[in-house]
Amino acid sequence: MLLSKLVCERTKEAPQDAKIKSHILLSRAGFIKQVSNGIYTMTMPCQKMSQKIQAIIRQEMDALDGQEVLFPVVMPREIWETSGRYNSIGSEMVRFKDRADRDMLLGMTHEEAAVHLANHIVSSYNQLPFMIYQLQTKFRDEARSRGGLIRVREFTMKDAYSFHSTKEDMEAYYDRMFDAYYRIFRRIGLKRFIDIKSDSGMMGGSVAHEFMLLTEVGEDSIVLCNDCDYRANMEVAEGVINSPANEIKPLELVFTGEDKTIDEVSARLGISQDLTCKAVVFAVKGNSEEIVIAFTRGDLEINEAKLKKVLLKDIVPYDGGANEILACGNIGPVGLDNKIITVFDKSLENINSLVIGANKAEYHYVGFNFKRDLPGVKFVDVSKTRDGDACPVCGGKLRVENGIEIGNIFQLGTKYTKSMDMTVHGADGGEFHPIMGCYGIGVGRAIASIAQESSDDKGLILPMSVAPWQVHICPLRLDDESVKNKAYELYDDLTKAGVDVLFDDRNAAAGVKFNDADLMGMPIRIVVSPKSLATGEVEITVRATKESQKVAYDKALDVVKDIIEEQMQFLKG
RNA sequence: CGGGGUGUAGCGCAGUUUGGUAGCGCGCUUGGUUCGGGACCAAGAGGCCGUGGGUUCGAAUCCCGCCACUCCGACCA
Repeated sequence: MLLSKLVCERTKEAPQDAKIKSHILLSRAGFIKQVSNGIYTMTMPCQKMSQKIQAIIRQEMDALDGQEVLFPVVMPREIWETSGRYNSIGSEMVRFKDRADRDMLLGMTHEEAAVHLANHIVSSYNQLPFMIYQLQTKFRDEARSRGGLIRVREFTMKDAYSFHSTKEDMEAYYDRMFDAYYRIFRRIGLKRFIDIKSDSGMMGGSVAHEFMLLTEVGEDSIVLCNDCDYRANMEVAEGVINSPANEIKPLELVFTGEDKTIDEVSARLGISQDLTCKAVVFAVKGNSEEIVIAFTRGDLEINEAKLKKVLLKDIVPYDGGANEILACGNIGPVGLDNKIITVFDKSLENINSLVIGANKAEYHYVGFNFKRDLPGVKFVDVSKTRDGDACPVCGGKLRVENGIEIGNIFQLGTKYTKSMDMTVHGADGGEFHPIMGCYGIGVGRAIASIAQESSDDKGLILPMSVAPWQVHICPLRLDDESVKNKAYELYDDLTKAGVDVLFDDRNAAAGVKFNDADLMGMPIRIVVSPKSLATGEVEITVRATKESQKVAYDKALDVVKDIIEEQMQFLKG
């Protein structure tokens, strides 16, 4: 590829709104151009990178006997109604009408399409197990897209769906997929990624794992143990919170005036925050009359994902209202309207003497003891795990890191085969619903992750396996005939030998060429110049290490091949 | 959805407070000199100042509406 013809504008300055490294570098290198909120055009280098990632994914999926298919982007309402998700998914799914006024939608995931395909075609257990997958555009109308390719509305995704006769078979396949995911991420050059247990969210099902790239710009919080391999998404992470020991005291009403917050009350009473009880008020989504109060220790936060699981209901923050007790701000567990749902975090269970709200303006109780003053309460885990809490497995210290979700796998079970009534005949002559798993990887997010993780102050450092071009030739002084001839000859030779080459055919200053080469991040740079040719050599530099060597012109191809081989070996899954 | 911010040349920005018909840097074009880490000189091209209305002799600038983008939060397979 000739650089002068490449429709890809490199800039010195980052776009005004780009805040994170991957967004800044992919924009500056001209790999992406924004079209609208969360919608990008990928230029040729980015698209080539995407295709190389897709090729790796295909290899791994095919190795698991995957059958590549292509589901439609646009689907009719009906097949999404059979699963119940036409109504359960909110405005992130784009719905529209076609010319005949039929309800249509843009696919944001394809469980329904997968079952629709397999249903009736597959009618015997003899046809199980199988896996179908696709690489295709998804559209999700995110409430808030951000961060360049990290979180977008339109993106390419690999999604795979497997169907099995037994739970054991599905679990065994799930494990193989789990291993394939590790190979894929390693092969595309990611380094700091891990798997974590996750919440299965809108996909339904039980066991699920997310693959996370650990990076400070990640949107998810991940809890990891320093001493064992326990790790989980914040949404489901359990931490062991040890309650401070204090003496049992008599219950006593105390005046606290205008002080309402945990900070104010604990300061006024001279009692540490971990001996107070915090109340957080929610309303059930869609019914603002149905109020939920979650109690936890004053120094902790409520984890809404955990709370939803306990309640089996969707909740939203309570927005005030006419309730007198809630309005006074001093909410406590005693004497509440029994229509209010109360939930108590386990952190409160063993505290002998607590400060609680008195459900009365200007007053709190001190010396509250659950066993004595409100017997029969059940304690559950609804608090956010914090940095430094104890590991639920080994008791070691937990830490919290941020991560980008780069892939996920779910054990779906029969959620979709049941709701869409897919049955097959079993060996015993009966019928059963196949058991499913589903498995996703966002390709654009993988590109962003690579850019995020692999760069320096000059620009991108692309892994050999996914770089759009393996070699970037920078001829200096193209006005010099011998440079021009040798450089083009080298370009030809490398290309004929199957090497992917980007050739900077501009008659630009050395600095300009080097800076563009560094910014775009191809793994190998070759300089051909009057200076190097004087000794019959070219200069070969590895982008990642900055190591540079002078190589005889006719040895260049061999050296390039060796470097490619060496780097690909390193990236082997 | 809530709260902030911004829209002026391909990109990054100034000009808006105090109205007088638009400027800087980068990039682009042409000619010349340079040339191994973003060269220099000279000459150019390029803008309905997001959009609709209003005030005014006159609006990028003041007023009202709308749109887009964006940041923080809510949400998020």
